[in-house]
Amino acid sequence: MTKDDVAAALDEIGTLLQLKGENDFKVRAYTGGARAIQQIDGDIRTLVANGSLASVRGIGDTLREKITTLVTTGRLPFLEDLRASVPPGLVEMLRLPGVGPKKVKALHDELGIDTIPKLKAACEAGQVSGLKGFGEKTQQKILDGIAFLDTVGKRVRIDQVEVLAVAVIERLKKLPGVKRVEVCGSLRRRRETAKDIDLLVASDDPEPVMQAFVTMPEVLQVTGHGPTKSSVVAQMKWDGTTVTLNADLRVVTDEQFPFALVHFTGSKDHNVRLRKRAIDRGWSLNEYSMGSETKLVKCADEADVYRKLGLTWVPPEMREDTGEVDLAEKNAVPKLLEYADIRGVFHNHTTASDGTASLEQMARKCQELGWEYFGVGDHSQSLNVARGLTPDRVRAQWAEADALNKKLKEFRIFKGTECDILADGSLDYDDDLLAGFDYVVASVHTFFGLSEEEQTNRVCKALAHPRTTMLGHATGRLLLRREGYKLDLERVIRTAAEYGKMIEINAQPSRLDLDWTYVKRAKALGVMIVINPDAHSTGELELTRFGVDVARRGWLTKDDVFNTRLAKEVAKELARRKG
DNA sequence: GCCGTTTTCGGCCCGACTGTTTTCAGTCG
Repeated sequence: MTKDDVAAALDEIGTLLQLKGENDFKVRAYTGGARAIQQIDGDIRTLVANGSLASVRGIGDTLREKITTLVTTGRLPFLEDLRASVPPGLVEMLRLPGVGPKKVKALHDELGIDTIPKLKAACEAGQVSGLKGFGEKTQQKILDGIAFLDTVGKRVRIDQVEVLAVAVIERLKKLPGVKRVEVCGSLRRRRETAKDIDLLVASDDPEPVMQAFVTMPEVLQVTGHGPTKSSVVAQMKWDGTTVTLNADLRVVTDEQFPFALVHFTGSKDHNVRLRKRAIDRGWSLNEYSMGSETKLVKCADEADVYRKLGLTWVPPEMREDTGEVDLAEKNAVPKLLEYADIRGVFHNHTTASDGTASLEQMARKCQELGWEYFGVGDHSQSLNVARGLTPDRVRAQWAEADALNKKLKEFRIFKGTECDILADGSLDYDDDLLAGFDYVVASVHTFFGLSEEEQTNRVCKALAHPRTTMLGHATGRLLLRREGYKLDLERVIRTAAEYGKMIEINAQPSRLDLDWTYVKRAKALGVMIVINPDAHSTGELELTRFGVDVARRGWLTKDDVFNTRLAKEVAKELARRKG
């Protein structure tokens, strides 16, 4: 039972209560409680056991009781009863654009509709448009929604969202009368996935901007078109996949822009904090302005808005209401890591295992990127599917690296391995061979099905191995595709801290593992982080920047990240660790 | 259901847009 499990249960209760027509504020108490649980530090079982849930904002007596029941017994009868009383098809119907709890309830109460196929049939039979509050357009919108159910409203990985967003922004920038353009929302906060693209434009003449936006070639469907706000479904083919998602555009005046930028960047919870500070000063804050009825507070840019609220500017990646406003008040917002701080990477593959470029090609690409070193970490012997290296092939690669190190000027190849953590937690090479590497990335690639206890013991044992330098992709998750293996990350991080081992942020956009919430935790517990692209080609080396996004969301500074160090410092530290 | 140096009761963010309505409810962010 993890925080995520508890949060998911509370969220589900919120949704089910909505469908039952419960009071909206009660619903919000549950969904708010879910967020509160996700954001607290530490292990949920410990928090329940020592009674510290009582002090968590947003968790009152009722929620505390329910969480305690869930965590101690693994079950929650209240939720089970709710599930039994609400047909599962109703929850699915909520995914349809323009269909909310009230409409679902009306469809269920009036027409007995409790599944999407029944809803489709009723729409096709024209029954839905006859309902009070429904009409022809709503009925058609529902049918359209059902047709698009597999694509619309789904979250998309940040790298894919970014491609589409950049294309749209480029178009907007070229329009006459456009003074400023920014992407907002979760994309600006650099979340790992997004479900839409929020765009903001400053212009004194919004109509033509709107017209241009809704008629762009990427637009599949216009779902809203007003004087200051429009929404479309946009689509783009890229790298063999089709990216489809909603895009919203707001147009404001140049004076309003800083306030709108804050508002639409969010997060919602961060904005609530800002609004409270405005209220403390006798002002109100919305997307257009800040001030009282008699006096408006002028702000030229976003930093100005924060300044007038007695805060230093908060980088978008930190705006998740996890304590960043308190830091900004004390002028203690850290100077976050930047992509330019990165000087090399450690977990990468070459043609020796399952990569597509040679050691030399990878190294030269790193040089092009302005880096000082490249760490090769090909797979180890037991991972046959990825052509894991036998000890002989490892020694051959070392010789190749030695030769290249003589040849390449002002550049260093570090000899590493992505060594499999075997089922029993031991490493995939013997100690003699392991001692010959400059460093060891220990990763799990097999036996995903172990129990949480077994998996955690396995990973912790590998971390305790004297030759292990860093843990690779901690949970093995594949975003939007596969959950990570069951792992007590709190214990893993504590173990890494105990043995002085590093944990990787795997920068593959499909992984971004360690998750940013645990990056914060790792920093708090004093664990050094390393950002690795897990590159299988020269092009993938640049994926490192997505790992930098995660690090920034985890409040990391340059000093918290190992691969910001100079090559000679890295060499010294790796040598020290080998003892 | 949660919360409280204005409140233990009465608030809880609020504005844009749509579609259904003749003044507003529902959805969304």
